[in-house]
Amino acid sequence: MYIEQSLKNHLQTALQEIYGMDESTILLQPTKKDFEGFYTFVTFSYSKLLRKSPVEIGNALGAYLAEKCDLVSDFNVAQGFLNIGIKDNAWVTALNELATQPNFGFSAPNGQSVMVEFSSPNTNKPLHLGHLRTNFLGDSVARILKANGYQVTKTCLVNDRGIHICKSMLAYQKFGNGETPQSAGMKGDHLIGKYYVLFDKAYKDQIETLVAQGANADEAKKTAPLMQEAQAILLKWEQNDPETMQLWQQMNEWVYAGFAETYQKIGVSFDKTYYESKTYLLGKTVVEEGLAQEVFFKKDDGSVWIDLTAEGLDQKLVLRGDGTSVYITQDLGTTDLKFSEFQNDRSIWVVGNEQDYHFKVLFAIMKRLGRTYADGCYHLSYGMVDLPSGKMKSREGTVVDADELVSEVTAAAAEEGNAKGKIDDMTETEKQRLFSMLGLGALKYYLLKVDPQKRILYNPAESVELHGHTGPFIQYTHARTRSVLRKATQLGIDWQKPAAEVVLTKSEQEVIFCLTQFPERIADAARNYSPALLSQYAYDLAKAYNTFYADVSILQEPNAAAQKTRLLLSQAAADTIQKTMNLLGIEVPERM
RNA sequence: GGUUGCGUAGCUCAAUUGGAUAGAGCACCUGACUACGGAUCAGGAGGUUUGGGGUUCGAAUCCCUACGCGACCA
Repeated sequence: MYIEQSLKNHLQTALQEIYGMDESTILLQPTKKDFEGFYTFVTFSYSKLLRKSPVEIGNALGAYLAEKCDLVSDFNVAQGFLNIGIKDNAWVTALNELATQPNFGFSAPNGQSVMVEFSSPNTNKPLHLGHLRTNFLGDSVARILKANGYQVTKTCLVNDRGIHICKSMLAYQKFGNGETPQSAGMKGDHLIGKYYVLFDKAYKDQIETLVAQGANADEAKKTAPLMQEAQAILLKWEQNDPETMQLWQQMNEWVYAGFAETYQKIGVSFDKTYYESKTYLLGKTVVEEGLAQEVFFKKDDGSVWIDLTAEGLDQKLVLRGDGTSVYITQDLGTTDLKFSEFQNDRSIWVVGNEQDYHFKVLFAIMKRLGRTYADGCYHLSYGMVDLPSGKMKSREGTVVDADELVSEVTAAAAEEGNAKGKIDDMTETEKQRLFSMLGLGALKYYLLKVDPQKRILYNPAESVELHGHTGPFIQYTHARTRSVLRKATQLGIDWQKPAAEVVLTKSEQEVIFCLTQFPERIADAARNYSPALLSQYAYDLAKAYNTFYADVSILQEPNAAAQKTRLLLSQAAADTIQKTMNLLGIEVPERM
């Protein structure tokens, strides 16, 4: 049994035996660094109930533990804090147990299934920094849920229809001259993005001209010929006009080829892809159903609404007066579709916090409509990625392109890696693979270490940083640890046998303590849908290991038992770092 | 106008969900067995947690209020 659980059990019975008190949940926290001990139990809250001073309670419980629990070495009480020390042999036993379980920290299948939707690209432009955040978050959350026993389906909903696509199409018709990704030497998604920007430029020129001629700005935006033409294309598209469809499909092909390359490069994949062009008409039957159930109501102009004031929301439009869909209409249909196709217990949308209101409304509607799955819906709302110069705007070209960024971080890793000269014997392919691993490690870690809910202020210099609180720091710790283990193997040392009784240093205790927390941290990350918690854990573990590494000698250690313990500890640390980083979607190298 | 999120060291982020003297990284100083991998380690300096009230044994965290920044709904 793991140490923490055992302490909790003992505290529970101690409260029962000493004070006749039933406490169902015992909370322990790590002891602050300035105090002796590893686990702390706070007694303030019991003071009133038991009519005893916090110190008195702490001392009584501490004495009980010291006597009855053979894991406990000693204790001390400061105010209402009972700090508990752990015996070395308990640490070593724990180490043996966790180091020999390949699945340590991971849960067995729990029979529950969950869908994670993320990425949501638009087919009129390449992926940018903002997309990277949802991709990394979604991918990582999927991995974390899987590690917690869920069966996971990763999905992507592609926004492949609408006026913005028509803008790219129109610009291509006008200015394209039959250009192709091959002829332009560009990735398909970048080529399409180029025409989207071209549209916007020409469109703005037209608006300016109109305004100069005396039109007001709002009017000009609607009447500009380019906008009218784009609208016309949208209409043709909806009517399945062959020529329009052909162009649309051709451009899609290019875009998807470009996306595929990017996804492949960043190590993200999906089990199922939905296309809005196929789902955008779906919601209308749901609207009819809602009207029949009188969950929705019709206004005089024929538009359909739902009144959600009882839920603290507003009245919300679900279908326009002319019978056309609004954004939420198709989401009603798509959500039904997802649950009917996969029968998931839960569904998670990894979408930016600008959509908070949208999802509150969506889930509230589903509940009103009596969808049994409604309670399993969750919007993982993440903060925007802002630039030092302000918001990213794709139309204005102030975006950080995903492909370029990946190249930059890889180049930064290559520069440093080559300068170190430790991998000179690697082949060019091996080096490229390594640099990509490190560059992506830096980038993914940079975006994942921040609480998903919070916005990120993107700092170009910090995103390619390889020192300090970064992915490569943790990757380095892993590589270094494996290096020691390789040498030990070469020397014929076998550390796989259970380590004998040894006296541990503080730094060794700290590493083992950190290792024992792994299962709880994985569970925590799943509960909070937060890869940031695991990022922090990986960093804490790497730091603790590095401190240990500098503190004691491993291969030079004369005492065989101590040496074996240190090697076993190193192996467990390397394994755990690897597992944690993999849950973040980050690979770790054997050498770097 | 309505709803809502945020504000922590110079900068970027933590703080075990109400616990001890608010912790890390970057940047800035000082050091590290002649390096089991220095992309590391040890140390220093840096704070009225936006301001002001309140709740209690105890507040960055909960409540009220002012200010600042952002998002969403017509």
